[in-house]
Amino acid sequence: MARAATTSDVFNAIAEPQRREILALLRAGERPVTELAHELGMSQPGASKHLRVLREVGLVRVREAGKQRLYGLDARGLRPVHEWAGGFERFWNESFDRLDTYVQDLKQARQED
Amino acid sequence: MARAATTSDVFNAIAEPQRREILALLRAGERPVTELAHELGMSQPGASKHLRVLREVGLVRVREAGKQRLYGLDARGLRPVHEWAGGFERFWNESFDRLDTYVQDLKQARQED
DNA sequence: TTGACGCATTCCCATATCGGCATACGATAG
DNA sequence: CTATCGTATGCCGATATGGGAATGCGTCAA
Repeated sequence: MARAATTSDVFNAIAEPQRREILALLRAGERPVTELAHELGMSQPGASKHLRVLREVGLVRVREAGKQRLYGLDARGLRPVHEWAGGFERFWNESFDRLDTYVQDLKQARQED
Repeated sequence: MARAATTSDVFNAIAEPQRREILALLRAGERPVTELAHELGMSQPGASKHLRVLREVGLVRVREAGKQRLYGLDARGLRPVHEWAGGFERFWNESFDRLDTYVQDLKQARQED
């Protein structure tokens, strides 16, 4: 078995830096492929490929506009990512200087719930 | 070129479902490798490999405890992920029923710059 | 219709997985 | 010292990847 297909889920899709950059750019609005490619310093086929991945996981949508295809952001798929990471918030706020005692306390706290 | 090494950054590390499961388990406290492997239904070498990746991106740390090695969570590295995704919050809160018009407005706004 | 333009797809390569299996390694028990 | 337990690592195979180059294809302009 190899790595799961990047097109299989959002976490894989956003694992690639250039795809995150595309998403960031699209926050400012729709853009045609060539413009994205140029702004990110990648080839047109390269941009198309990344956009395809983003499309397949639903982070991006296309709209036909004559010769061009305008890609737009659909960030709803990022919400699960945000929530997943947020589930660890209380942990990164803790002091890790004494991880051992920290974990002990946590166990204790959980038992008191 | 292939995909960047998964050990290169946190986004890649958490792209793998089993690694996310490991992190989830570790929220309850430190655990030795074998226990993790058993709880996740994976082989010991498998667990060790995933733990290595998590270690290399700093999401996990080890503590020697006699024969065992206790792995503990260090969620600080997940904060950037949370914040990155959070940067899109206002977008997933938008109504996408009228995405077209929404984007139109946005595009228009860009042209007026 | 023909040509130019914008984009997607395909093929190829070098690489990085992930999983299984065997094995090496460090620490402890006897 | 030696056997054993708990882990880490090495090697293999099957697969997915990202990038480059070439190409297919639909749309619009002349």
